[in-house]
Amino acid sequence: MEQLWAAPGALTVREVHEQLSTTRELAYTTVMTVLDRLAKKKLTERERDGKAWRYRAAAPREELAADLMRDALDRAGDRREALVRFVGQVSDEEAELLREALARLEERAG
Amino acid sequence: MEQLWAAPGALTVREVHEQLSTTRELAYTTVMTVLDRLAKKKLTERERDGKAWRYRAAAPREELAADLMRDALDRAGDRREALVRFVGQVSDEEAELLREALARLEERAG
DNA sequence: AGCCATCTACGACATGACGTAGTAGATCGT
DNA sequence: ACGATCTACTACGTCATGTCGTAGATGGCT
Repeated sequence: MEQLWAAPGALTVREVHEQLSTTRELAYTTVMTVLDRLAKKKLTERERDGKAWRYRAAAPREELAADLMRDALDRAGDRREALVRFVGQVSDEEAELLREALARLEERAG
Repeated sequence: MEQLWAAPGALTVREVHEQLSTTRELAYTTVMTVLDRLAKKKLTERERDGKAWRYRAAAPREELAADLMRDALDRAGDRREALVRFVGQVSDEEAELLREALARLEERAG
């Protein structure tokens, strides 16, 4: 479903459908329904373009991922423990990215 | 469903059911089914105790949360970007916990 | 003005997860 | 051997998701 986000920009149903047609057989209406449902869930925004709608991702993939991470953290009892376990799971490279992100945060927020 | 994990330890269906009965009306078989499904999903382990099964959480709540965070991160296109957004969302306190966790990781791993 | 292509809205169906529960049969103690 | 207890299996409603069709609105072209 979310692979529609691979191709960024504001696209019409037709355009998305054509994109996807190169790899999968999908009915035009299928794409429409999915896009429509995403819009209802506020995951996409849409604007008129003639008689058609033009869809745009409301937030980039990375923002969704961050939201999901937050949700997961919120459902952990002990945040400290959850965070410790989380950093214990990430790769060295990811840990480094995390440090950078935290450092940047500190700079900005003082 | 997961609130069964509030009460830790290795419990029988009956014990869990009695625990829950203090707050909610649930059929005995309901608790059983849930526990059984959790076991099938490897979220609980169980061992015989007479004719009954005794269930134990396979991993603490915090581990599950960490797993979910990992999953979310894996589904982000650009990890760096996702992590930046994630740390941008957490509270100051959580950011501090993250720093601590990373520091501890560094110590241990060199 | 009218027709045809295009697009949307809405409904429909399958599948799978989840919460809830009942029935049937195994098991254990007395 | 009988009753209480426990499990296994099945079932049903709901919700998300992936798939698609039909009917009706819309807009351009002649």
